[in-house]
Amino acid sequence: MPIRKTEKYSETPLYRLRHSASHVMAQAVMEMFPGQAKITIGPPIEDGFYYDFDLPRPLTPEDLGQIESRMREIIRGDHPFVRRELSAAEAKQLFADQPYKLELIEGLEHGAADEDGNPLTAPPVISIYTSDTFTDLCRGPHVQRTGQINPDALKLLNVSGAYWRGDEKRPMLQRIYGTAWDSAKELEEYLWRLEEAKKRDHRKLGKELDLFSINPEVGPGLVLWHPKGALVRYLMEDFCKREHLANGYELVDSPHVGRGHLWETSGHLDFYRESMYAGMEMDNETYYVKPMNCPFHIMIYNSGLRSYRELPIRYAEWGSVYRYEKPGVLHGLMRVRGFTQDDAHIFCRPDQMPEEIDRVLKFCLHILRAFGFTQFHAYLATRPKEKSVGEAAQWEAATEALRASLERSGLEYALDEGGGAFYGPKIDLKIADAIGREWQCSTIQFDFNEAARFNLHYINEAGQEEQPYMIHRALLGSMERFFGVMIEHYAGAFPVWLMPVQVMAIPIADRHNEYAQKVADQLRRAGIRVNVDVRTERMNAKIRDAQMQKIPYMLVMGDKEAVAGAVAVRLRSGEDKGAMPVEQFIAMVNKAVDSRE
RNA sequence: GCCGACGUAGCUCAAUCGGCAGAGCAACCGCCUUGUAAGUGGUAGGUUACGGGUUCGAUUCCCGUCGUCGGCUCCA
Repeated sequence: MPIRKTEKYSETPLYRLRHSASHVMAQAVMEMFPGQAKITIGPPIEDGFYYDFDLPRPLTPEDLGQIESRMREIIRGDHPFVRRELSAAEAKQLFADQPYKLELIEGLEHGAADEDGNPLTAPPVISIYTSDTFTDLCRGPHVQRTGQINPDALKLLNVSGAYWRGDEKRPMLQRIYGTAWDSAKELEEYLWRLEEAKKRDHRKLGKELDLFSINPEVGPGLVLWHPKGALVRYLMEDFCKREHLANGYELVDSPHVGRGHLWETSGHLDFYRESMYAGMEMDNETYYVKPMNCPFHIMIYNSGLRSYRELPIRYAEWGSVYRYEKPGVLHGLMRVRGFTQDDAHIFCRPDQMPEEIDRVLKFCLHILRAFGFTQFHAYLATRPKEKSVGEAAQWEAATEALRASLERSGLEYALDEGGGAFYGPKIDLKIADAIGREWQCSTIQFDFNEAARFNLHYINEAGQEEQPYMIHRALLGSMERFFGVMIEHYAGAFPVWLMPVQVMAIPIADRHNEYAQKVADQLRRAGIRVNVDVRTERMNAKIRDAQMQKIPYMLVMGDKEAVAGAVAVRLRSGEDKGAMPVEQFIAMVNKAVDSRE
């Protein structure tokens, strides 16, 4: 997850503690490679800290253990952190054999940037902190003594590569991530959270629950939806499509490939080529697999002359797109090469724009809430400083429309200055999952580029051609990613209405199979998805398996139930609801489905 | 794409120094006929990712390719 440093955090004791821990770690690493380790920067981050080094050889997990042990020794030494301010010249002398530090000092000296590369506002003060044998160029603050770091609440987590200053053209450094807390208990809790996140990993659950797979023989980043996953997707899509139709959208469909001409007009071949799959030659023509759906929706719009009376036009499509993503960035369902967007394009008159934004935002929250998300963070991304198309007046109007709509919605939002697309401003929505992680799915974007390039227009009241505003929006974003988020949010235990198998009928002995089948048929007629476990296994084993499949209801059926025409209901929470008539159970399931709980 | 680690049965993982590739679960065939999280016996399952090299001999050592994982960069 991206780390957002808030001012608040940087003033907390925990921040000082972690910052200090990173210095102690740097000392331990320096000692491991005397005279050879080049230090760079080592800030606190959410839940911990890191430090980037340029080292003569790659670090191993064993090194981490050694560094951690040495850190504990340094901590026990209870060395004071001593701050000293000095001139740039003196600092350069002090760090003469530390090229990265020299570069930082240069930056400070010329007032260009601080240690994070951010522009400085105040005249720079160059300071160093010394603890034990280690001195680092550092703004602070730190704890007073190394002994204030709890050696039992400290752990080094992993090593990875990181570019110097985050620039892929600059040297690759080795980054050590660590975490530090006030107490061992907090460390335990943090490690538990990491474990919990691992248990929820959609890649792991996708395999265990047989939802999907990604097979290298098919191709990296290309998803195979297995029957259970495909059913969940179908249910999600079915719900969303109905809601779209009920909210003024029209469903459209478009091909997976189109002529090169189309992508030249749209500008994709200029701006987006390296993300597109290579063209295919046919009939002296190059066809491209679509990376976006917009040109097709535009062609539908342009298939006839539009009157101002027809607007707004809202075209929605579950459109599958393919984008070439670099091999290293692929990640389960979260970052793939082929995915289906719940895409829509809204064409409206300028005067309709505010209401359209309101509607989209409201509709978006409605959909996300239906899937069980309740916490959102909105970001308003404005015009990029360089490279953008469209008139200043358009940008202003569109950005203000987005802002006004956000204000009306009551959502808290942050400004993402210059974060808009080159073709228009946008609102991004991030959703928080059950364990507090944020995911970006929804996006609402203005597009001035394609409206102009495809010469979109409608005939206004005066009989003149006018260019409509075009809004591009995706609510779930992509079915793949959203499904991944859903898996992690619910840890695979989806709400009843989305569960591929809602009920597992569990006959106790073979002689109860017939009754179980009869009940199952009755449930199926009531629209409930039920399986019967007729294996010659013990009831306990059947319960365990159903439990591990996170099936919401287990119906245990033995002699008593068969005689009474009842089912003994066990919930996946472990709760035993006891025996009840089949009709009563059906009502119970229907209620859960209807309330989407 | 970059840095690092990894790739053994459907799944999870073993295999000492380079010396006949193994276990549990799942699958299949039986026995047991079961009351709220794994009953039991047996059978089958492998070009150790792929290609090359070193060696009498490679899962093991070396090189390359592909893929996966942790990050970085990117993410209209």
